[in-house]
Amino acid sequence: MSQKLFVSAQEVAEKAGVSRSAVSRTFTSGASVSPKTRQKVLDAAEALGYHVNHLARGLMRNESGIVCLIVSEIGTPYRSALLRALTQQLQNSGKIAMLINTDRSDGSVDLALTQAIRYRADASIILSGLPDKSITDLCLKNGQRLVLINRDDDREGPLKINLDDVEAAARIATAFVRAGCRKLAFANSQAGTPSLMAREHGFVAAAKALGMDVMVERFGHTGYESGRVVAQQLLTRKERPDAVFCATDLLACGFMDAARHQFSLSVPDQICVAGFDDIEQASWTSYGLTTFAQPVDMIAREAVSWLVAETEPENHTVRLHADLVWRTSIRGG
Amino acid sequence: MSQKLFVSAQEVAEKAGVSRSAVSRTFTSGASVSPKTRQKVLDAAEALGYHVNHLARGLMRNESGIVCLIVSEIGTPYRSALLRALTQQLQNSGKIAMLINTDRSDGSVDLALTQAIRYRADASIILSGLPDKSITDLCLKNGQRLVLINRDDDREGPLKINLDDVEAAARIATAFVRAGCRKLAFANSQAGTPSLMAREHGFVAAAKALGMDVMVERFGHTGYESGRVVAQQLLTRKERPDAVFCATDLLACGFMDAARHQFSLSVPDQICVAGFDDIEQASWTSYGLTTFAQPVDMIAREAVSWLVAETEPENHTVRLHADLVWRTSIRGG
DNA sequence: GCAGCATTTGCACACGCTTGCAAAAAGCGG
DNA sequence: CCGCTTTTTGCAAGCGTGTGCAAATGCTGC
Repeated sequence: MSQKLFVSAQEVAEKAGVSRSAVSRTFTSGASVSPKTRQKVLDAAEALGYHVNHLARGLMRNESGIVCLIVSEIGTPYRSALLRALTQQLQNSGKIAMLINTDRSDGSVDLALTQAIRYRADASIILSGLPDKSITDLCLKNGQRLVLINRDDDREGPLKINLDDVEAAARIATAFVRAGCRKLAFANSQAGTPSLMAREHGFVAAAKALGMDVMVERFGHTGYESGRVVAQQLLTRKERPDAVFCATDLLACGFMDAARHQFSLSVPDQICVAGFDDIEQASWTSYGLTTFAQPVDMIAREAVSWLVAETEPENHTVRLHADLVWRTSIRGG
Repeated sequence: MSQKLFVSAQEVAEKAGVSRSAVSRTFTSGASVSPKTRQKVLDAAEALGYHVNHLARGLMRNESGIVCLIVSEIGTPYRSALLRALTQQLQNSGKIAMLINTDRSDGSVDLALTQAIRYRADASIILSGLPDKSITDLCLKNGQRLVLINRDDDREGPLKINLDDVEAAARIATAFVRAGCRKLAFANSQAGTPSLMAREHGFVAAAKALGMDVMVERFGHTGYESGRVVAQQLLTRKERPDAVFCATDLLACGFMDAARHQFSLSVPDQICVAGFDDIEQASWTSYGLTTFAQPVDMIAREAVSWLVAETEPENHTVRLHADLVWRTSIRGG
């Protein structure tokens, strides 16, 4: 193995004819170096191809610059959009993202957080699943910050970013009624995550307040295929719904496709559909889905600005607003 | 700041009544520790919440366990699917993924690779863009391995994974002809990446071999919207094509939507469409797109197994086959 | 040139870990 | 019980960096 090894500050120092501390200070912002030596160091570094070893720096400073993103279903439109926004923001703030995929088993969130601890990540952002209390405590005890996005947990310490799911559900219920719909339904997956359930319960409650019942159907994972299955279940009922609120856009897309191509229903004339997330596909002409936009950029900004704050801010929970994006899957407007 | 600091091997050693080396060896596979002390150490570690500091370990071993993924357009279906597969494989091999988003400017690939070097990543996988020769050399000189996916570069050193784009293009050309199409077109973006151009040139060449010309139209980025615009350009021509091969599925989806809803054309009766990537949406009922499947899992497996190989393998280029997934956007079959 | 001050520089230690080496302990056959 | 071999253990030297401290240097005004 010719493993030439990386060039170290020592070698740069020798080449530049200064002490090792000088080169260290050159690459430490806010350190005291004369412009002359600074230039000598920079030249030598350039010539040798020197790059500060962030592992060693992290070791010394006790601050690695790493932020762990703990995600499942990375391939999904909403998740990947959020991922994009988060990495962007992190990089803007001089942090770097470590990506942990928790698709495998459950409890893998704990495993992921363990990895985060091993690499001394400054913080972790959890986009899916919910870690064990013990692990959470371990993170916090070690000064590692934690962000939970759409997880709706009520423990103290982490920053919790959520949307106004129930209000959104209520808004869409009145929209349905205003469109003349009478037989409401809710399409959900069996994932049972807090935000999905909030939308469901919010919708049912709002409908009840308006004097109507809601047919609820749940199936499988939160994806396109499940939307089709739920359509099967809802549209073969004796009393067919004329408006369906789907817990996510993926479900809604599956639902619409089944409704149109399998049951030959026209959207929105015969049945109104709404979704949640505002994934890119919702805006595609084939769907034109009326839906609620997850403010991914805002979420990312909130999360990262909290992470990098010098002093730990007091407010540990943020509730963001999901805008209603009106397209063509509901009559009127 | 109550920054309790992480618990160190030293503290574990004291609590367990053994030397610091003992605890280190306990967490190093293949080291010599008696079962008795091993257990004492594990108990103490558990009690104190100890986790090996991978920064320090990486520093010593000169092997961080980090692999950098350099990606743009993370939110895109194909990219995020590949990302999912790669993180999965990396974790299976005991590595961890660092994610760098290069959406911002160009030249940011070089910046990304610099970050990779700073964190002493064992390897980098580049899914988009192409780094400077100088940076590439720097990586290789320092024993950092490099993988280029669908970048079609011809420099020595990195592993290059590509698909048989031109063969695929030829296959689809004959499929179009077999379906009775006479006026072929190719829809592309202006990105001009090697794989996109390979598909275009392969298609044009194959058509020529079959005795026909191809109308080529390019526009903007490689996304849904561009597909719509290209449809506009192609379908308003005097001689309207009756078969279109789109460089990616996203373009194809945009194209189909415009063709159907704006030009009231029926797919595949009046116009045949094919794509490339086999993103999830291609299988959605609204599209039923006939397309070529990127073997993302295979790509990930090839990349990672090459990265973790003890001895650097000799074969530095891999050409994988893209299966044709037949759906309903081409007549016959 | 010199006292007085601000700035720069080098030394040396610390960070948490791995690992070669030699000493200590354990096992074993007689 | 002893001499031998094998395993386990502790010591200490690193890995590449940041930083407090004291010495050295540069600068200013007389």
